[in-house]
Amino acid sequence: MAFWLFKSEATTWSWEDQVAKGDAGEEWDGVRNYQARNFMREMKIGDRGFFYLSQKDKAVVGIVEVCAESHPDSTTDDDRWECVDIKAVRAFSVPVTLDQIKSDDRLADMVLVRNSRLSVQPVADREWQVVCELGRTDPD
DNA sequence: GCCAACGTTGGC
DNA sequence: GCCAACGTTGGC
Repeated sequence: MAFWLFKSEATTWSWEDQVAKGDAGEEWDGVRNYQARNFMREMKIGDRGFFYLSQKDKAVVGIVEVCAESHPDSTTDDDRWECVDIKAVRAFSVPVTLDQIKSDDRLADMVLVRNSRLSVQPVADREWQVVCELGRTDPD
């Protein structure tokens, strides 16, 4: 099982919006970046991801799970763009802020730190464990 | 609100 | 196929 990070803006798609979709989940649509799309193509059902809020919050706030593998993005007719579906698994006990992540030596290589603009990114196993620990949340 | 970093587009 | 111009993202 692989780990990922999905970036959203709370004003566009919040954690509460994601939770409201329940186990049915929702398309992670709107991605128009090849790197991000390619990562989604690699995802398998059951893979886990962090739900990160950019801009105002700048924090990881919860864990999601991939519940449908890559398929055409329903928000465009352009067949270059695909997306997966994800569902909320659980909220973090405490959000883990970008500041915390940047100041933790163990997370220095996170894509979030190295390439802040990429909206869908891989997370290393070790990074997954550390961020869950900082969020005082069960990593499984 | 600014701007650096990055990705994409289009002229040559 | 290169690269200048432009648009967007996201941290500050």
